[in-house]
Amino acid sequence: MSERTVCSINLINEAKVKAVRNATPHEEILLRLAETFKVLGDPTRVRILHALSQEELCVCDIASLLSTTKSAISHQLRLLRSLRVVKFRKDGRIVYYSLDDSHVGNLLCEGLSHIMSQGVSP
Amino acid sequence: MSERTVCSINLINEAKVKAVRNATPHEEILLRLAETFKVLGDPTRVRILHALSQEELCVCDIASLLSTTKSAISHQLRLLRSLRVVKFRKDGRIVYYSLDDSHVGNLLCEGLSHIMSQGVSP
DNA sequence: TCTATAGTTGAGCAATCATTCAACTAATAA
DNA sequence: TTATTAGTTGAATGATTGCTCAACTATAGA
Repeated sequence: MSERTVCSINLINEAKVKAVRNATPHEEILLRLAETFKVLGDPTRVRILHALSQEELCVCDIASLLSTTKSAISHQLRLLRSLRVVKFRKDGRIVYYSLDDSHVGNLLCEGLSHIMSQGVSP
Repeated sequence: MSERTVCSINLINEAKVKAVRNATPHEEILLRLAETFKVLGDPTRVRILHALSQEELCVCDIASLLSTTKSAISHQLRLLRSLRVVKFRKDGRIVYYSLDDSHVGNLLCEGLSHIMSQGVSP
């Protein structure tokens, strides 16, 4: 039987697997969970979000802070906006961004404490 | 002046930016933070990790649970291992995997409660 | 010893993604 | 009205990445 076998025969501990399957959230939930972590899993976006966890900032200031272009930042902000991770308000020409809800800040904190608990370099 | 200007001229609120810059963790920390979220930000890996948060499981059982191949799972487990997100023990031919530390479980929980707080579909 | 199976690994491929570039809108100031 | 600037956007591109395939190791049982 080939390696591609999608094990129903190659199953070591059926009872355990069944129990875990019953405790697994629905497909849609897990996909959204992965999507949420993915959006935090980029150096540029994590910098943007950490900055916004300190202060409301406009696109230009974020670009300045990260030493990159307004275009690059704007593309990332659009993504973050579409996933309701950040919100914005307009003041004339200037668009101010901030975190959309407190869970995002919590995730950043929990992630940071995970990093810190690991000590210096893997 | 071109759009590529990496604003030192195009700076709206210099004081704010300075304050945020002072509160920004070092480059290395932010990169590791992004890397941590990134590793959680994939449907297959998030499924693996959620399963392991319930039970210690072998490669074959995980493959069965996720209806995929042992090879695909093994590749992902190698990545998770290299980032010290999971650990393993060998029992004869069988390799059992489990979460490496409690922070990973915490992150999954916090992420899930963020999802749940959002209500049904964006 | 011989066979079967759990798991790993490297190469290759198709898909995804972050950034750049150029063109655009909208608001301000002269 | 005209020039300037904040910000957005679509297309193109180079890099990354998740999976498949095939070959491999190692352990267990006959």
